[in-house]
Amino acid sequence: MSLGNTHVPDPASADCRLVGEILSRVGDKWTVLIIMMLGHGPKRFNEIKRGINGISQRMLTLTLRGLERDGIVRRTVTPSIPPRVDYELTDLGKDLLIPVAALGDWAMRHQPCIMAARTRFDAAADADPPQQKRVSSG
Amino acid sequence: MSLGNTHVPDPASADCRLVGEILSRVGDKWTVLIIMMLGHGPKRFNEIKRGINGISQRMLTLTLRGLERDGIVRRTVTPSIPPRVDYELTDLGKDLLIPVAALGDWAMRHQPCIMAARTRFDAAADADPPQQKRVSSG
DNA sequence: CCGAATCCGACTTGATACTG
DNA sequence: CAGTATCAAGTCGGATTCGG
Repeated sequence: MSLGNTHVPDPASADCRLVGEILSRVGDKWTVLIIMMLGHGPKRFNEIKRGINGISQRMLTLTLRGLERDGIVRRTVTPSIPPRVDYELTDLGKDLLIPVAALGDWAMRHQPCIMAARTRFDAAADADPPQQKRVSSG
Repeated sequence: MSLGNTHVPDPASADCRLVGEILSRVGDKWTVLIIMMLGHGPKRFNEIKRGINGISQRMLTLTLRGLERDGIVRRTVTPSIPPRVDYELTDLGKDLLIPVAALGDWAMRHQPCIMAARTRFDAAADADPPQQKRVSSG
């Protein structure tokens, strides 16, 4: 796939690829919600699940494991009956909370702006069809 | 979904849902790369494509359209032959560049840390299998 | 040179049932 | 309560092909 190019003219692509990797985790549908929820302190599995409520056990487990793997969250098992597992942010996770919160703040502040842009774009797309988009407009 | 809870202890879930929407766009594999590339000034279609080089026409077009729809980038068509289309960040896009750059900076700084955490996790998972993971260990 | 539409494969996601 | 395994569907993504 990458063969055929003998010169690699874009080293930025190589470095930014790693950034994109991390960003993909952040951009995950549930990751940020979990991180934000854990920002208030350690929580149990079902506690997180109830807090987000739209997530399935599978997705929660998967995301949590990925986060744990990346050193963002810490999993603490209490061998009791019933078993108890707490999740909390590591120092890395708490640090991540800063730029993520900044981005979240941006998103929240510009959310209506983006909504308006979408509406505008949608209206323009409907009024300015580059080709035959409307099969019955004549 | 939110029915069943009479007290709604976490309105953040409802609001953060919107944030997650935006974050999904940011977390898109190509979005950030494009935004960063456009941060250096307006560029043509194939110019972006060559810069990223791992992206297909479809993905570039799709991402660009999504960004345009959200009011992040601006598409300028020059009706010449051959046709020329330039893409540039809007004010919103330039503003987005700030938190995104912060996150990118975080990712770049902690990338080795995350890599190490993954290695650690992987090693631990291999040494500490919670159940029968190895079907042929006897 | 820009871009849209199509076909098809791969990964991701989700509901369920089972285990400890 | 916490977590896993399985099955089916949806979406994403890439290569190709055609039009302006």
